Order: sequence, then structure tokens, then C-alpha cells
Amino acid sequence: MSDNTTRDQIVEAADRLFYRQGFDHTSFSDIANAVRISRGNFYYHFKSKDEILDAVIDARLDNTRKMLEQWEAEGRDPADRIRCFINILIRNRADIKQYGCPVGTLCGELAKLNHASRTEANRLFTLFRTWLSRQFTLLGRKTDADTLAMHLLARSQGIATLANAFQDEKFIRQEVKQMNDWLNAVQSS
Amino acid sequence: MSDNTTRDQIVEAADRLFYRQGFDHTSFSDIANAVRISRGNFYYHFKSKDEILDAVIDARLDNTRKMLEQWEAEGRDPADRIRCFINILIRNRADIKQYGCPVGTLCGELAKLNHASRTEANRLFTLFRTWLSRQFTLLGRKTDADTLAMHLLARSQGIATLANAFQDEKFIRQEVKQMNDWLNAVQSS
DNA sequence: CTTACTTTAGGACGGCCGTCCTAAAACGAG
DNA sequence: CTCGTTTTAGGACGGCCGTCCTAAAGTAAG
Repeated sequence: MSDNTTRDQIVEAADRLFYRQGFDHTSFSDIANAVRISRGNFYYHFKSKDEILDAVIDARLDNTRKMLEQWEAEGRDPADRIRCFINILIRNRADIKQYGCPVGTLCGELAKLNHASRTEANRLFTLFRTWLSRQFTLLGRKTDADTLAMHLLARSQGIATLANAFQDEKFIRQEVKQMNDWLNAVQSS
Repeated sequence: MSDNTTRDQIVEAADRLFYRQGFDHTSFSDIANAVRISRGNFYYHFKSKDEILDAVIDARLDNTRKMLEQWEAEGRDPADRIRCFINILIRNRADIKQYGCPVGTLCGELAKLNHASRTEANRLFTLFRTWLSRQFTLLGRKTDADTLAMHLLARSQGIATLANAFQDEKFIRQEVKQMNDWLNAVQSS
């Protein structure tokens, strides 16, 4: 996953900090302290803070693609694979409670900043969207596959937002249960 | 709604800017330019930026309370009032598409900043939560009223997040339709 | 060991931030 | 008009930001 090169350490630390503190609120000093490297040395690896952001987004895109491939291999059928998606809410519930969804909060922040990399960050959403859409198609819902994919994405985002605001993990379990019921209903309709 | 006092003008401008650019990314200069007032004059009305934030949150709380009271008066029955809530997504669709949900994005940002006023901002969510919960109780769903309220809140948040990311108003209409169907199903079960 | 290249440390820089001070303008009561 | 209070303008301040430069340390090939 992560090389030991300084560059990769920077990306990794920036990724974590952007998630926990937000991009704008994370300074070079923050990252430098985390990697235990001098502040001035950044310029050798990245020409600007925006370049670090792009590298972080690229890393997240790569990791997400790998994760989706793994679900593709693990899940026995489309419904099973969609359940893999639903279950990340459970698996990451502690982080979600504390920091929200990594994708949703980043895209939200970049939207407010009107940041150039906004479009690039949105590809994280698109990755899930098209993957889910394909699963729903395989489930026999070709005509409304994208609608179902967006619906599921939205549900997940809302759950993450409220779990974060109310610091409530139990709410995640509650809603995940409902989403699984919903999936079963979709499957047998 | 808004007095003509300088203080209220500041709060109003700050409210709008915090929504559009985020709290952290909005500077005193931004607000000063918006109100056409000198930067130094702020200190007479507010001792710090955090005080402006608190004033903005208080103003939003007041406005929200008034809106809920109005829905209480307008709606002929609980279901009708809940539909008022659902319909703000339609009414504010242009802003939501561009800036997301004012409540969700503020709470999300303050969570990342670990800001002292985070708790205060969350009361905005609680306001809707308890109001919706009461409506569901009146609808005869006393035992799971809060669960239903949280579910509806989460759905709305997710819709706002994705509509903002994908810049898609049509998606809002799509999902609002589904939420109304869901409400009807809840009502007659 | 020498030399060329990669990587690092440390600090200088201009700029904007939030905060805070002071003097003057505007206002209101008598 | 006069005087005390409220409100304003404008700028000084220390601090942190992202950027950028330079010198030195590390590294590997000959």
C-alpha cells in the first residue's frame, strides 16, 4: 500500500490530516510535524499545497479502485457485492463518527473553497456510483441502475453526516440494517 | 427578520458568507467588504470571530424556530407538516446545488475544526430532529418516532451532499418524490 | 577518494490573518 | 450649542501561512 519513500509518507500523512482536520485547515507545518521532516523540504517533492492535494486524491482513487476490485472478487453475486459497500459504514464506524465520510467531507470542503481540484475529488464519488450502477444492472435493474446507485450513495452520505454530528455509532447500525432490508426488497421486486 | 443595525448587517453577511465559503475560509475582510464597513470597526460589535459565529448560529436557530412554527400553523395534519420539511429541498434546490445544506456543511466543518461552537451548531439539527419526531408521534408512530425523524434527516442530508457534488438539481426532485412515497407508506402502515 | 546527483534542513520573503488601539466622527439629551 | 456617549475609520501588532532560495548532508558510481 505505502512505500517508505518520503513522498509517499507525505501523501499518507496529508491524507490522514486532510480527513481529520480538513484540507484548508491543515498547514505544511502540520504535515511536516507528522512526517518528521523539515518544512522547507516539501518544495523538493511538491511544488505547492495543491499538488499535495492532487496526490492525496490520486492515492484515494487508487485505493478505492483496488477496494472495488476486491469486492468484485469477494462477493458471490451482485447483491453480495453491494452489501460490501453498505458494510464500510460499519467497518469504519469509529472514524465516521469522529470525522464523517472521507469522500463526502472532502468534496464538500472543496466545493466551498471553489477549489480547482474539486472535479478530481468528485471522481471518488463517480467511482462508487458507476460501480454500484453496474452491480444493480447485474441484479436485473438495468433501467434504474443509476438511480438506485445514487440513492444508496445518498443514504450512506446522510448516515455519515448525522453519525458525525450526533457522535452516534448506534445510528449507523440502525440505518445499515434498513439499507440491507431495502436492498433485499429491490432484489426481489 | 433583519434590522438595519450594523450588528445585524454583519451577522447577515457573515451568515451568507459562512454558508457559501465556509467559516474558516471567510475572513474579517470578506465580511467587511460585504457590509461596506471598515475592518477595525468589527471589534466594537464583536470581540472575536468566534463571537460572530455564535451570533450567526443564534440567528439561524431563531429563523429555524420561526420556520417550524410556521409549518406547524400551515400544515393541516402531521404528514402535511412533514411534507413541508421535505419540500425545503425543492425550495432551496438552487442554493443546495451550489453550496450544500447550510446545517450539514456548517456542522461538518466545525467538527473538523474541533470548534468550541460545534455543540451549539448541532442544536440546529436537534431542532429539526425533535420537531420531526413530534410530528411522527402525532402520526401514531410514538415508539419509533425518533428513528423515523433521524431517517428523514439523514436522507435529506445525503441528497444535499450529492446534489452539491454532482451539481444536480434533478436528483433532488427524484429523491424528494421517493421520500414522499416513503412518508405515505409510513403513514398507512 | 573524487565527483555528480539526490535529498534534506533551515530560514528568508511577502502576504494575509485575527486582534487590538486610538482618534475622530456621528449622535442624542439637556 | 454643549457635552457625554455611541459608533466609526484606519492602521499597528505579532503570528502563521505558502512559497522559495541556498547551503549542506547523504548517496552511489567511477
